[in-house]
Amino acid sequence: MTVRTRVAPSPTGDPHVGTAYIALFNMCFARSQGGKFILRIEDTDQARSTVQSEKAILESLKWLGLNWDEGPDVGGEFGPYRQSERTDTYRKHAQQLIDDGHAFHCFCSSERLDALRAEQMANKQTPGYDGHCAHLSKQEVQERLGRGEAHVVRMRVPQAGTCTVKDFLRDDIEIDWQQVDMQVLMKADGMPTYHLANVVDDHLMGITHVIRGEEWINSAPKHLLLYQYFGWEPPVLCHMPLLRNPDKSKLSKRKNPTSINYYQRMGYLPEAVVNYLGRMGWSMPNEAEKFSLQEMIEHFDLSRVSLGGPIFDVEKLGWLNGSWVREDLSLEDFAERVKAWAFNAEYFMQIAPLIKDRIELFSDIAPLAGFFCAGMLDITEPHFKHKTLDIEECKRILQFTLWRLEAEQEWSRDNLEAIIKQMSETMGLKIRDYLFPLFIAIAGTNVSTSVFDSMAVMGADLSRARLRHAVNVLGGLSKKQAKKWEKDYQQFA
RNA sequence: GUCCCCUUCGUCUAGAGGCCUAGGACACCGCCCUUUCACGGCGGUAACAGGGGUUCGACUCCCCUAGGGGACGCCA
Repeated sequence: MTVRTRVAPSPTGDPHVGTAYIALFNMCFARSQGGKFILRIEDTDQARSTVQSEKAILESLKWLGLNWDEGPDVGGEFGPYRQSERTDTYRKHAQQLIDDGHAFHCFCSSERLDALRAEQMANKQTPGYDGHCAHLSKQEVQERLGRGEAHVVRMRVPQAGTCTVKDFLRDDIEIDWQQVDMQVLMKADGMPTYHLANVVDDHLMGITHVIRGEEWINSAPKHLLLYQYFGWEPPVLCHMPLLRNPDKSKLSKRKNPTSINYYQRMGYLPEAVVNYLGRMGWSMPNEAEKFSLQEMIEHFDLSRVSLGGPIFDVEKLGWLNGSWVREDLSLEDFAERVKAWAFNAEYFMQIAPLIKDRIELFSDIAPLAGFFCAGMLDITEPHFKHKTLDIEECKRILQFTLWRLEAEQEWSRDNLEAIIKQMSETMGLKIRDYLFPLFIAIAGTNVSTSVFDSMAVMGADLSRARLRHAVNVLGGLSKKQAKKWEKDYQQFA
């Protein structure tokens, strides 16, 4: 038995707890069955997947203690899909589908597809490819290929009937073929899409079980159809519930800290985080709240997964973490862990140059640099009192900066400075004033080390969380305000 | 808009037709311990979405409604 987790690096490089959640269940299932657990990186999209973002997610999984038997870290093998031999494999399989009449070349421009989609939406139809290129003659296809016209490869889909998707946890799911689009399999850049790569890869690796998020249910017919076209045995599918925000929407970083880096930087124990994830949609047969990864594996039973999408409750995670600290760490372990967390040479050497020339006594360090080791700061509205800015303006600066930084990939001191300088200019504010609310949000006071340095040292996730916290301290955004500000923000973004 | 999935305390969950007067945990409230605050101990408030069936019996099975979520990309 072989299961795999496919991890998709996020465009900003934050390793998502949702990814760890799925990986955890795959690993527990594989280990409990004495099978193999394989980790794959999904990187057919060149924009989102860099060596850096791939490394980030692997390191986070390792931090959590999730280990794979085979995977992309072996031999430093990143970006497996971009290796030419792999791309070749996908191309060959796509060609086989074309030869067998299961796929076709499509020359439609993105303009045409956009127009088509817009028209279908206007007519309240389900958007989807209209089959324009499905019936081109062989000769015409050859001519256009010969001319080097840009093209993709699309799969053919039955016109009628239903597809039955068997799911490990649910009753059979029936989806009409009419609901299934003629999915692109090979992109114009010669890279496969997830759908093709996923099926070909899984088959070649002998994957027998696929445990993935519920958001894939609707794509399952495409995957099953590909297995059928190739004449391969499909794996057992198991769709896990999605982790949710407190408002029940799919867990997202705009509403929740979702990056594993955040939990690490905040000082959560990996044991507690894994334990908590294991409580999401799952329970031990004896209903224990606290259990180690090893215990989870020993007692793992995939059919004990409950289907309602669990809300990620930071409060309970905090309690669980506390009980791990109290009950499972000796005094020596505790000291060791704390040291490794923030008082290690690497972290402290980033802070040292920022504070050395600002202090007279070592005892000045705690008040000056304590915020580097803090979680959410204990700030209130009066902290934001300023000679020219009012509270609303402060909130606006914080929110706009947050939006801008949520989209930022390059988290370096200089880049942060450039971004924020530019934002202050665009908003017509003196940089000095613009920086004020940021100081309060990040350091809790404007008598502090440079915000750019501070944010660079603390990292993207904790910095963003502090900004978000500050906005909330100032009353948060009403729905109306959010809408208006978002519009304003778009204008100068 | 179309399709799909889901629905037990505020939250995470137990529950595989009678063991359910629906159990546990977080949070909340009260009391105890305590020089404070935590921790710990004890107790309390709080849920089967609604309506129809099936059955001697339904939280458990079926149907409908409602609510929530997801998918509809040359993203994954």
